[in-house]
Amino acid sequence: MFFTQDLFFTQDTVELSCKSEYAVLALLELTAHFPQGEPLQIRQIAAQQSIPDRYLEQLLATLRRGGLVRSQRGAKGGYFLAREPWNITVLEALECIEGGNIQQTYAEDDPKTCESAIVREIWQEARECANAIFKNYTLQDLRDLRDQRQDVDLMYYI
Amino acid sequence: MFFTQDLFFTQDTVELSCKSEYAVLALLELTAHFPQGEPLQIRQIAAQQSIPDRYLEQLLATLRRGGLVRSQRGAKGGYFLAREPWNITVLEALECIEGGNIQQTYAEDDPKTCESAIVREIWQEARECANAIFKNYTLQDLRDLRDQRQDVDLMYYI
DNA sequence: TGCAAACCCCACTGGAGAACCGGGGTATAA
DNA sequence: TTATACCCCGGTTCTCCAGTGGGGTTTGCA
Repeated sequence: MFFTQDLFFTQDTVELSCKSEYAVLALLELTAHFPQGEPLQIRQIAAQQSIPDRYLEQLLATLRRGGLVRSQRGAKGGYFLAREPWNITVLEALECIEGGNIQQTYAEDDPKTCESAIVREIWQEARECANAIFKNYTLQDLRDLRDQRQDVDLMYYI
Repeated sequence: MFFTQDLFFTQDTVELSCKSEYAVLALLELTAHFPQGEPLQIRQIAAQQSIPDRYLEQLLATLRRGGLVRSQRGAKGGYFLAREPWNITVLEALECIEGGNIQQTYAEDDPKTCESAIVREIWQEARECANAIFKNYTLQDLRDLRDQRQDVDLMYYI
């Protein structure tokens, strides 16, 4: 068993749920397909990213209700991005997909003690810090990153 | 219904579980009591911070196994900090209390696609960012913050 | 020595959310 | 008209959180 130095800094407070990962991956597929202007079907996205299609369906519905994607029903239907991929941040995707239960967490009981208030401020600070990261990446950025990496892989391959 | 600008930036990816909050609050009580060198009982901590005592018991057991607190059994027993409060960071507390199920999340299936890998790197970046915040605060820092605020409250009161 | 205070350990419950699966309904292109 | 693909609703299994409860062990003290 070997542990590299990098791996020591592991998962803690910021966790990537399957849900969020699926959603962002789906959005990235739509980003790749965005220039064509044709709809992309759930099945195709699901196949490309190995996501259970019936589950992905729900996530896309959430993204649609959140105004991030548009859908077209009927035969030859599917999904588009609702906006340009350079105008959609990862943070927006997260707020949309994970935001269902904010209301409850939000209307949390107010801090009882002074210490409690301070602890929550620290968390707020950490939140804002993490969210700043997510806000800095647009779908287009991620797509570009992927394309770059693809090129590098190709170079090594050749 | 009014929403201030500040409140709009709400809970997302970094969430404060009850568990973690309780643990840090308990550690802060122990910090306040640290100079005396006497043990502090679960009941007292629970009363001060309005934490269910039977639940707090479990959290303190976890903190003990994680080496953050020491315990003394028997009558007149209780808990101490295992180290000086300026040598214990909030991050350590979190890793200890929330770290029970890292193994599974850790041994997560490796990313299937190139996109998946990129997404996880973004999350890793956000994690490191949030963790940096948590690492910057020691228990003593929080305690000092609290004392400062107490003073300010007193000033306004007088 | 006995007793009570306090920690220690294990197990259980209720509720919430994650990650699905399935069925039936509806719009739409060919 | 029909096949395609989205739409909506509900159920299932699993895990974790938050909290409760019972019984055991160590220890200070009378």
